[in-house]
Amino acid sequence: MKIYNTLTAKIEDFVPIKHPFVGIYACGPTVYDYPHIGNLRTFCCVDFLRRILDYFSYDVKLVINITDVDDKIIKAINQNGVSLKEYTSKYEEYFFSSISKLNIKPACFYPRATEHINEMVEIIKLLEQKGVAYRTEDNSIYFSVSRFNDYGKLSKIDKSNLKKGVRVDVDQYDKEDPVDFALWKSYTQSDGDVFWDVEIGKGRPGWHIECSAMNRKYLGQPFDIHAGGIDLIFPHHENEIAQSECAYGKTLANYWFHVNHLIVEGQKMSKSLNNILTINDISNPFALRLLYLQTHYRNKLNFTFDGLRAAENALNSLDAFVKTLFDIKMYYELEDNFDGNINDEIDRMGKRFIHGFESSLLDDLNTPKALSYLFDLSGEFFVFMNKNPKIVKFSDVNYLIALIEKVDSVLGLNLTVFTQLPSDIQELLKIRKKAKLEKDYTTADNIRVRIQEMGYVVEDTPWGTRCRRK
RNA sequence: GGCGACGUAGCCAAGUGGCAAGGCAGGGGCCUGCAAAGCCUUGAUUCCCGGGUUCGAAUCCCGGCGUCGCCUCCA
Repeated sequence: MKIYNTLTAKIEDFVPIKHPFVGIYACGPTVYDYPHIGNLRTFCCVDFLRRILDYFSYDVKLVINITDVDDKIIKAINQNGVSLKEYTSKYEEYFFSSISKLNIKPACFYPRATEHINEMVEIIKLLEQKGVAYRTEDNSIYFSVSRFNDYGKLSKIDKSNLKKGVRVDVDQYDKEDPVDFALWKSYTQSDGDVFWDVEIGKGRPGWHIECSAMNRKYLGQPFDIHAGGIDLIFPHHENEIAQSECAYGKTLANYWFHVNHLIVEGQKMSKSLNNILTINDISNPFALRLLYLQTHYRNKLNFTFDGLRAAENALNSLDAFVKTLFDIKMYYELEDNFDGNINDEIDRMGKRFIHGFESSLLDDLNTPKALSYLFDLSGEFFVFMNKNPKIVKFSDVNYLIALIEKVDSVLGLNLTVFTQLPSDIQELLKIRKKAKLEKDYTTADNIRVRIQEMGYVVEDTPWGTRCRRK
């Protein structure tokens, strides 16, 4: 499998440290607000990565952290007069429900920052011992960037250029160097109840140290893949590397996987533009998932509602294709006719499809291309079937259904999962069937309209009438 | 100022040296009791512009133009 590595800026062969095990750490949400569809894109792309590795029989251990303490959270709880836990658990739940709507497979661990203070303290102590961390007058602890020679290797940022651009933060007045970053922030009155009184002092962790602590605890060092949004490359991931590699003298992670941004109608999502969209603004989360699949993860994705509608239509046509396969399967099941080898032409289609699909995924997760093979399969199948519908037999469709089920373990579109029709619709369909037999088309058409109004499509096919959700 | 990305049909989007994937939308036709779905057909002689390398370039090189990101919290 080939994968782009931000660290080397090249597409490389993926070789895990200990085959078939793969450790992945992805920077998760800061639970101070609702996750927007940009955040969700990153998690979805990490899900693609994970599912692809699963598909190719790797044994994946995925860790996604939850940042449940930081400046913004503290500010918010002060304003709202609630406890840290009360505040963050609400947004944590929202995060979990959002990713579940997008059919993102759960990670193996979701460690919380506040539950790993000891692990952070351990690293900070080591850094102090090694003399790469120092204390300021207020007893905060900073990492001295100048002591780490490899600083900038991930983001390709030159330390000397960096200094020019950096604005000095007023409350960090006594840092030795403006680019140094906080490992431990000493307690101030405004922190309220949010502090840990530990041997390095009373205070709270800096942002970067939590990830270093948690990925080390769950995956060891080095581990295979570190993932996250593209904007985390600098400074977050650069700083994580600095801390972890300085403390332990070992590489932090071998591969760095970064997902590009999602923009909305050509603009960055931001509060000032009032264009922040969450999962609740999306009528059909599976269409959003398909939209994510249709753009390569390293390219910007311009989200528009027209685009979402287009994805929804595409999803419908895939749905119609798979439904057709199931209709045919059911038809022969009712006839008790399971006979037949797989037709040569169908077999060729299937092989071409799987080969194209898999090789696209192996090429740096080319999900848009992989998907194109599924549409090709649908087209080829219909062409074949249109020549003579009844030439397609039970074993042909059964074979194709199995293939689609298999690739859907990566796509996660639930293409072969159907929910039963509501009983009132089933009842209407029965009445319509009778009306049709009696050539009472007025009644039949009226019922069709009624069912459509309930959000379903009614279609008459050579294998009987079918009804699916629109 | 420093670092970097992108510009492919009406829209979205693959392709990074050998005849321009796929999706959505539109036109015409077939099928259908009518529909829906599907099929057929139609659409970039050309990949922002100008040069260059090459037998051959959307793809490599140089120079423009344009859009955007990061360098500050950020997925």
